[in-house]
Amino acid sequence: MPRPTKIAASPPAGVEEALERLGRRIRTARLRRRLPQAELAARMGVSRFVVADVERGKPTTGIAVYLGALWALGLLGQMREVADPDRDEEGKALERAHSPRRAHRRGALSDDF
Amino acid sequence: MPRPTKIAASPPAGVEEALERLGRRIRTARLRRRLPQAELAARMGVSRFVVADVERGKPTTGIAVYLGALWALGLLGQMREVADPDRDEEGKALERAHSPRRAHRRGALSDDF
DNA sequence: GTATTATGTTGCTTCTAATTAACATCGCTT
DNA sequence: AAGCGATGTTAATTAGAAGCAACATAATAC
Repeated sequence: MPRPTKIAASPPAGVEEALERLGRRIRTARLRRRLPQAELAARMGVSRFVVADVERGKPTTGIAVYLGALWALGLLGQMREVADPDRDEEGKALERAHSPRRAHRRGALSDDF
Repeated sequence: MPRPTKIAASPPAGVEEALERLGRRIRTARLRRRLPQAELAARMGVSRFVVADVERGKPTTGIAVYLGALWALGLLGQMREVADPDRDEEGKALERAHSPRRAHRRGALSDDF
């Protein structure tokens, strides 16, 4: 993602940690299946170097590459649970509080009942 | 991710679906919290246009941007479950079958006992 | 109804993700 | 211990991601 993007150049600790963990796990799954990087790459339609980047948790690599690796390993299903609105308790509470409309916010909204 | 990458240009159906779902969910979480795209973007250190891309599920956008959005919304925790080796039954089975080593594969491996 | 804010869209620029090729190194396998 | 395959590393190239500006449209607040 060209242009010095703060979040990619120096991600918050949580993001970096999540990335490295995801990369390690993809590598583990690949090794268990005895696939060379080059073969996984071929299935995804990318070069082997991109697979190596993914396994290192490179932040600037496109998300489709990461999801593609999960897909090629048969592990994409677990993405269904991420950010599920039904499980977002904080979000649900906020929605109940305000009117459930679009964004707007700004300064003092007067519905602070 | 510059250079025509097959997986990003025309992702497999499952990947595209997962991406659009993720984008929609990020949008939903943002609206519930009454944050404008520009404000979420500011917290992440990117421009508002990138947030719009994420909510549309753009495949070529860097993974750090997606994870950064989840992070800024307090939803990053759910990434812990993705590709968990303990839950990869297929991988575990394969590991038990072969020697649990590195990759190699190639043609006829002779350990077909 | 009017002002204000949010989001979408277009065009342009800048910087880099991903490719390829060549070589080094590390691990298996025999 | 020799050979082969997998992975790491470097360098050069190129097409595109992300930034920014300006304007249009849509939705909310007053």
